[in-house]
Amino acid sequence: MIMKALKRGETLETGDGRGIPGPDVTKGERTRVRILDEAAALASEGGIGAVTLGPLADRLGMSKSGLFAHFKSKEALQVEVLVRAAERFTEVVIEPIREEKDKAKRLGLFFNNWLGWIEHPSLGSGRGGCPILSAHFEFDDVPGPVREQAANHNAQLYALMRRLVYVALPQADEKAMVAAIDGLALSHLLRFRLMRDPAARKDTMHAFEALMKNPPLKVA
Amino acid sequence: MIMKALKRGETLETGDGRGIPGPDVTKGERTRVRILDEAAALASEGGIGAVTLGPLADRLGMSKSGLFAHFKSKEALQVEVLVRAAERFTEVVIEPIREEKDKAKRLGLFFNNWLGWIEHPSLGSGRGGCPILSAHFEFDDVPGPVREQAANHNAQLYALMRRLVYVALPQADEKAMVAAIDGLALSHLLRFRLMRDPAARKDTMHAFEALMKNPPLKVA
DNA sequence: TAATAAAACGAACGGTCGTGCTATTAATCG
DNA sequence: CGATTAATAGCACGACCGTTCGTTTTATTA
Repeated sequence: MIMKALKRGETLETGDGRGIPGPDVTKGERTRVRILDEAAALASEGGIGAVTLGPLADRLGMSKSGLFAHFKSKEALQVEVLVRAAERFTEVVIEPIREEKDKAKRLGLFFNNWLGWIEHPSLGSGRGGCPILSAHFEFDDVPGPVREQAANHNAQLYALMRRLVYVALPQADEKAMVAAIDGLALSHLLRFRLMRDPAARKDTMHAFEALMKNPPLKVA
Repeated sequence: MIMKALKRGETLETGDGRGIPGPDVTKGERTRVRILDEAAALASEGGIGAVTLGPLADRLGMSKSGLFAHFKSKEALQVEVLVRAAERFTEVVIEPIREEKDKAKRLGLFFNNWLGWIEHPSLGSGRGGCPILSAHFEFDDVPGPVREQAANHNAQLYALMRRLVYVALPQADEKAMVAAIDGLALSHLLRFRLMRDPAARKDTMHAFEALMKNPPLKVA
């Protein structure tokens, strides 16, 4: 397999959305990504609040100070972890639905991908839950840049969902519908992770299908 | 107003569910309740993880060690905070619905009370959100007694909701219905607290009414 | 390869955390 | 009241936190 040499700053797209940094990317850039991925895995298990420098450095086999030098503060690191997780979310949950040519079917596909992400977020070695949703509840009342980033990501997600709803069910009230769908995803997270209910997915899908069949309608 | 003297261990029911400890209750018992209430207020603002001995002692105007002496460990304190919050939840959200004699209407009443609690949980001086739901997402992947307590409380809540659903809509699939209702409450929390959407309640109620009109049905 | 810049390290800092002790004060009861 | 017990304070500890700094190692480039 012949490939042209990568110049600095280029990345080899691998299709899984992760990308392999080219050899001429500065070393700092490479470890920076390593740090963010491992931090996301950590956040996946114990929430953003669990992203702490000591344990993170241990996992990466490097020193606290060496790690810290990549970021201006711990808060900045936490924000970047959320950004990175949001990128992965886009790649795993959102991007793939564009392959469905029947646009009306995209909403169902999106919801399905989302449930998959909630059950198994593709974040490094983490076997835990989605750090984005955790952050939403962890920081919903804590002012600061983390809260802003969380709210910002959620706003984008809501906007996307409203568009998907409008295309799939033009007669439905978009905002009420988004509330219902978002809610089903959140409740699924609880029943799957906290309650460990083996029937969680079945129940979620049953409710979702009923919702699609009889959505809240626009008010006249 | 004449009242009989309270014996030790008795509490004067005030109707607001809080109760005034009788004068013969040991002082330790009284401050213990004070601690739990203030801790719940703290948890309300920054999650259970924010219930930390130093700041809590400051708020109460007492020493860290004096406070700590009331509990075997910080973890035990956190669990008791959740228990206390769950008690208040029962008093504020669940108990009042028994006054509705038309049992079919109780589900709607419950949901309404729940939204009120989510917007303004009656927990001491805290102006933040519901510490129970925060704990669900904060500890859904963190093993330990806090997680167990959270899961336990949620299980009871789900059981109650299933019963309410069965009475109100016998033809509905209880578990799917619970998923949808639970989800609407969770999503409401996000739209109300994180997004600060002034229309949150309207959208939530719209979706809820559509759900009541066309619930997911039992499978044959 | 030598010169230069980037990255990682090790040690230390002030601070806060949870948790033991011992002494002291306050509540309770005979 | 005085005697006894419960409640609180004061203090110290070891661990970990985020952060800084000066040094050393490793990449990069000329």
